[in-house]
Amino acid sequence: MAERPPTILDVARAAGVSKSTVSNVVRGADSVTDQTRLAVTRAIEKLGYRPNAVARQLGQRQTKIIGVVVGDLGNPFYAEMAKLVERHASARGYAMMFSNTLGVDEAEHAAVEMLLEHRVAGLLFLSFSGNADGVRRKLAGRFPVVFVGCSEAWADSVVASDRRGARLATQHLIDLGHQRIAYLTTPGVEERANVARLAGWRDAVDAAQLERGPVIRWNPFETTVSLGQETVLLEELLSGPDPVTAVFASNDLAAIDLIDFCDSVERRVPDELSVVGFDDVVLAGLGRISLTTIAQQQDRMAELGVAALAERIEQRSDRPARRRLVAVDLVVRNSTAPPRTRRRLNGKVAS
Amino acid sequence: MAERPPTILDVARAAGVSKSTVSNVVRGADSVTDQTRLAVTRAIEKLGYRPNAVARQLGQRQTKIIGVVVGDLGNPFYAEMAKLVERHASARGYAMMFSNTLGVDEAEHAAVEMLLEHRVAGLLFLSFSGNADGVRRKLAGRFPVVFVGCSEAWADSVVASDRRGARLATQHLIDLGHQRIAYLTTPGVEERANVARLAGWRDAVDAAQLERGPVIRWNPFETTVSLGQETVLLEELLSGPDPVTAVFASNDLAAIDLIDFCDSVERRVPDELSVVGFDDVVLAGLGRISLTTIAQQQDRMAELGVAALAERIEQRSDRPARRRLVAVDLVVRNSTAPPRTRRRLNGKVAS
DNA sequence: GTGAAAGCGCTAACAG
DNA sequence: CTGTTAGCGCTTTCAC
Repeated sequence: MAERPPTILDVARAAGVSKSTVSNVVRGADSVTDQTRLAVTRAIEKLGYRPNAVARQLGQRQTKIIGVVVGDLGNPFYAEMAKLVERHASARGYAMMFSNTLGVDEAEHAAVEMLLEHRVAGLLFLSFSGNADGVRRKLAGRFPVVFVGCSEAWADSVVASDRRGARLATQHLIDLGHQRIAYLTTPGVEERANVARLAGWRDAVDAAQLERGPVIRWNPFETTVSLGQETVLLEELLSGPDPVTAVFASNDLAAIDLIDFCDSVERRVPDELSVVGFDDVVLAGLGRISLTTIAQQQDRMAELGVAALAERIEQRSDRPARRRLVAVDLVVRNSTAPPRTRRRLNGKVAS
Repeated sequence: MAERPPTILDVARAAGVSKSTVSNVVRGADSVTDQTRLAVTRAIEKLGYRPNAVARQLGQRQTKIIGVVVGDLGNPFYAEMAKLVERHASARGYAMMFSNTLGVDEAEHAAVEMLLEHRVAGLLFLSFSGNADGVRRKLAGRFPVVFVGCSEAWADSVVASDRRGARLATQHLIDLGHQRIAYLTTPGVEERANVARLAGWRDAVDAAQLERGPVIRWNPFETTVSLGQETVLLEELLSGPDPVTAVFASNDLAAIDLIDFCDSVERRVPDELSVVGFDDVVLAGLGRISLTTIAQQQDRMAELGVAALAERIEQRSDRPARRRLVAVDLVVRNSTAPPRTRRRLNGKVAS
C-alpha cells in the first residue's frame, strides 16, 4: 500500500512552477499572482497533495504542538480539563500531544522527555508530581511552560482560588451551625491544592473561633484513616461522644467516596453528616449525589492557560513567572444541612 | 533563552567521532565499541543532548505517533478508553496525538486531516461520526486505521459484543418477570452500537414471545421523547394504562439520566421501573447510582486495538479488515427488580 | 513575482 | 567498526 504521498516538488512539476512558489501558495504568502496561485491550487487538488508537517517543523526548527501532561485522564475533572485545553489550543492552531503519567514521578519524567524530543513548542501541566526537581531544572527559564490547576513558582500558572474556595466551603458549614468540622483528603489530590485548601479550612474555622476538627487522610479502599500518626476507624471518627458533624473534602471524588462510605454504614447525609467537596465535577450535579461543592471555572482556566503558554511560545519574553487566580463559586446542593436535624431541605438547587 | 539545542554534530565533535557513530549509539546499534560508546555517551551527558524526533521522523519518512480521534473526552467512558489506549500505545513506544471532535462531522474531518499532515503512523478511532464517507475514501485501504468501540467495514475494529450484551441485559429483565420492556437511546450514542444494541433487545424480546415495548429517543435536556414520528411526554410513557416497567438504555449515561428523571418525578427505581445500562462506567458502581449494566472490557479492547494498529503499521500487510468481538458481562446491581404486580389507575401515579 | 540554493538534524546505505 | 555521502520535504534568504 501507500506509494509515497506527493511532495511539494511533484506539485511544482505538475503546475510548471518552482518549489518555492508552491511553498508560497501553501503558506498563503501574498506575493503570488492569482494566476499562478490557481495553477498551483489545481495541481494540489489533482495530486491530492497534503503538506508534510514534519518537514515543515524541521525547516522552521519549531513545531505547532503543545505537550500536555496529565496525571489521570480517568478522573473526570482532568478529562474535562484536557478536553477544554484541546479546544482552546486547536482554536489557536496548535495540535496536542498527550501523556498520562498515572501520578508516577518516573513516568512524568519520561513523559516530559518524550515531549521534548518531539520538540513540542511548549508544555502544559494539568497535574504535577510534587517531587520533580529534575523536571524543574530541565525546564525552568528555558522553555515555555504553564501549569493549569496546579502550580510551581518557576513558571506561569493558572489556578483556582483554592484557599478562598476552601474558606467559602467551610464558612457555609459554619453558617449552617456546625461546630466540629473535619478536613478530609485522599491520595490523588494535587498536593499544592491540598495544602491551600487545608489552609482555607483552617482560616474559616479559626476565624469563627471554633475548635479545629480532625484532619483526616483516607484511602477510600480502606475503612481506617490516618490522623497525624494514629490510625483509627473512619466510622469511629464520625460517631463517638463528640462526633464530627460536617466534613470538607479536598475534592469531589473524595467527598463522593465519603458519601458512599456513609451510605454503607447507614450514616445519613446530610441529616447526620454534612459533606462538601471541591471541583464541581459533572457527577456532583447528579440528583442522586447532589453534592454541595466549590465550582472551578474550568473553561476559563483552560483558556487562560493556553493563552499564557501561547504568549510564552510566540513572544519568547523573559518576564517573570505569573500566577493567575481564577474565582470559584459555592454551589449548594443537598449534601449539607444544619447539624442533627430531622428536617431536610427538599428540592434541588439546580445551579 | 533557548540558544539552539545541541545536535548530533555537536556531540560528534565533542566525542571526536563522526555523526553516524553518534547516531549508532543513540539508536542502540550493536556495532559500536564499548570505548567509543562510552566517549559518545559522555559527550551526550555533558552537552545535554536530546535527539530530535522531528528530524528522525523526516529521515525515516515515518513517525512513531498514533493519532487518536475521540468524540467527547468529557464522557467518562471515552476518557477511560483514551487513557488505556495511551498506556498500551506508549508501552509499544508510540506517542499519541489527540483530537476531540465533539461529534461534529466537520471537526472530525479536520482532525483527520491535521493528523495526516503530521504523518501519524496510524489512526485509532474511539468514535466515528456515521456520515464520513469522505474520511473513508481518504483512508480505506491506504492507511493503517483501527476502530475501537465502534466500527466500519473498511478497517480493522475491536468492539464489544453489543448485540449479545443487549440480549443479556434484556434477558435479565425478562427473567425478573418484566413484560413490557422499552429500549431507550440518547444523542451521543455511537450509531452502530446503538443499532446493534437495539437488535439485541429485539432478539431477546422476540425470543421470549413478548410484545415489543416502545423504542424511545430522548434528549435528556427535555421532558419529551420521540417515538417513531410522534413526540410524547416521557412521563406518560412510563405510566398510563399499560406502562413500561423496565427500560434497557443504550448506554450508562442515558440510563443514569433516566434514573435522574425518574427521581425528579418520583417514580422509584427499581420498585416502579427497572433500568439497565451499557458500559459499566465508574459512575455506575457508586452506591447511590448502583446501576445494573453490561460491562465492557475496556482494557482488553484498548490492548487489542493498539495491537491491531501496530500490526498494520509495522507489517503493512494487506490482509482484509478484521473485526474482533470482545465479550461483555452482565453486572447486576440495584437498578433492577421484579415488576410490581398491582395495576395502576389511569393517570394516577401512586405515591 | 518567481526561482535557485543552502540548510534543518537525522537516517541509511555503502565504502574504507 | 567507523566515516562519507546522499537524501527526507519543506522553509528561507537572496538573486534575477
